[in-house]
This record gives sequence, structure tokens and C-alpha cells, in this order.
Amino acid sequence: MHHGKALTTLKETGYRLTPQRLMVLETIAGARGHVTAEEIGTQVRRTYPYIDIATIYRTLHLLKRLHLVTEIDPGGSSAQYELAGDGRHHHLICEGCGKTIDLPLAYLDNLHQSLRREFEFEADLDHFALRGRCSQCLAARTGTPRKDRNAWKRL
Amino acid sequence: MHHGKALTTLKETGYRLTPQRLMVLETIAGARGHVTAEEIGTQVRRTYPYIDIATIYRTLHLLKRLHLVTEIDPGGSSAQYELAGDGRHHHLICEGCGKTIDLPLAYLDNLHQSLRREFEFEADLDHFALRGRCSQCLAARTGTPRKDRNAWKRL
DNA sequence: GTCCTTGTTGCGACTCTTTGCAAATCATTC
DNA sequence: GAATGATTTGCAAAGAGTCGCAACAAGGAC
Ligand SMILES: [Mn+2]
Ligand SMILES: [Mn+2]
Ligand SMILES: [Zn+2]
Ligand SMILES: [Zn+2]
Repeated sequence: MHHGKALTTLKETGYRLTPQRLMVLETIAGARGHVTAEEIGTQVRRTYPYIDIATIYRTLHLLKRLHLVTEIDPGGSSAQYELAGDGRHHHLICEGCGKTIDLPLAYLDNLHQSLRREFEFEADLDHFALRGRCSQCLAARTGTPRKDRNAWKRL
Repeated sequence: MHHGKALTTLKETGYRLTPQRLMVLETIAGARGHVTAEEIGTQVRRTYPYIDIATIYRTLHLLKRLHLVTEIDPGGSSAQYELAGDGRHHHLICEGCGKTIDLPLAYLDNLHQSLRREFEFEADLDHFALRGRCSQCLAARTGTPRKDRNAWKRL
């Protein structure tokens, strides 16, 4: 995944391409998969120790607004960021076991288009996390044994 | 909107119906529309000044797990809660003007079912907030005037 | 009632993220 | 290149939400 396009877009939209922004972008592009703001900080501080976490968050917001990176909120831990490129996708997150499943972009196409048609609403469905229960966690809950007094704790 | 069912469900599932939980529930039921945890706190403290915000959050998580209340994350401000009852719905939130549109539950039915069929994943789509741009904010962005040097700020 | 177990609360500390502000940096115009 | 105005940064403080823990309340067994 490369960030050449990101640099161009930044310039073209009139934002400044500062060293900090470049380093954040390079870190995201260099990582495989998702990274947190704190992980970006750790990496950037190797070459520029003064970067502040606020700058990183501000940069991430900017890049997100320009659709150059996508954010995901796993719920219960820090947000994760990813370069918006070819392998776009959504995520299914199981609240039982934490497992995540990649969901092809197309699964939200119908919704996206009916919102556009019927509400003239252009939804931002770049990188979504849907919570729920995976098949295994669902199976584990069927057929509760008769005397399992702790079953309700796992509701 | 009444919370009788909520009380029954709480008892039936084995959780204790403490005064704090009752007060939180009554506050949510008594409000019209969404309430934040802080608003619940302000209301409850009128009769019981010692309630802690952590207790409120814990109660809200519990009620959410039992599908008795729904949560929405407006992004940029505190989460909002609502009694799960008849008028179930989702929300479209415009990032341009802040306007919110109610979206009938049915709009996510197809998605819900294809996830169930094709991934055996039971998604939790009780009360969703979808970000994007409303028709007016989209219209306002077409046909950028030639010399509007501040246009990009509004991206 | 007492004993015992388990669930719940309030408090304080902590994490993650956002915001206000003054100083620094950059682009533009003369 | 100096003056000017706008953007960006680092720092410190605040907001929102979570977690560990000791004290407390409830329920069951006897
Ligand atoms: Mn992803
Ligand atoms: Mn609602
Ligand atoms: Zn699972
Ligand atoms: Zn709008």
C-alpha cells in the first residue's frame, strides 16, 4: 500500500505537507493492517521525539476527512487506522470472542444506494465495524443446561 | 414509553433491581428522546445525590446488553440512550449541518439477513447512526465559485 | 436470626481523545 | 528579504468513559 496519492491530495486541497504529517502518513502506509494513534506515535518518535499525540490525532482527522485513511472503532480499545486504498472492506466484530471477520465493501452497497435515492443522503460507509455474535458464540448459547445457574452472566 | 417490561426482564434474568437501577430506568423512560449519561446523573441526583457516574454507565451497559435501552454514538459528543420500545429506528447524521434524520428499522433488514445467511453472524443493529451529508449540504458544495479560496476549509 | 456467598456501589485512578492557547512555521505580497 | 496573515504545532488541561477495589447490600441455607 503506497501513499503517493495521499501526498498529492494533501497538496491539491491546499493543506500543508508538514514533516509531522508526512511521518504519520508513512507510518500508516508502512504498517500492514490497522494501527492505533499510540503505535504511530511510538514509530514517529524514533526519528522525531517531539511529536505530540494531539498532532497525530489532528492529522488522522484530517486524513480521514479527505478519505485518505479510514478509522475503525473496535469498542473497548483505541481506534485503529488504515490507509484507504484498494483492499477496502468492513469488519464484523464478535462481542463474544472478539473475532473479526472482513466484510466485502459490496455488502453495504444496497443500503448506500437506497439512502441516496430515498433520502438524498450521501452516507460515509468507508470502513465500518458491525458488532454482533459469530456462529460459534451463537452455538455456545443454545441449549442451556438445566442447572447452569451462571448462564445469565454470559448473556 | 413505559419501562414495566424492563423491570420484569431485569428480575427474570437474575439481576437485582436496585434503587439506582430503578432511578436510571425511570429517568430514561421519563425523558422524551435521547439522554446522555450526564443528563441522567443530573436528574437522579435530585433525589439521590450520591449516585456515581460509573454506576450510571454500568447500568446503561447492562440495560443495553439486555436490549432494554439502545445507545447511539453521535461522534464528537457523549453517547445518547433511549428506551428500546416500539418506535425503534436508526439515525442519519449529517456531518455538514448536524441535522439528524430518522431511518426506519427496515432499511437495515437486508443487510442483517445477508450477514446471517452468508456469515452466520447475528449483527446487533438495534439503533444505528450513519454519518454522511444531507441533500442541502451536498447541494451547497456543487459549483464551487472560481475564486473561493476558502472552499477547501469546508471540505 | 447468623453465616456465607455473590452482586453492586462509590470512589479514585486511569486511558483515550479533544480542545484552548501561545509560539512557531509557512505562504503571499510588497 | 521584510512585513503580513493564515495554518500548524506542542503543551497543558479538560471531557468522556472504564476499571480495580474495599465497603456494602441481598439472597439463600441453616
Ligand atoms: Mn480494516
Ligand atoms: Mn434514536
Ligand atoms: Zn464469537
Ligand atoms: Zn447537512
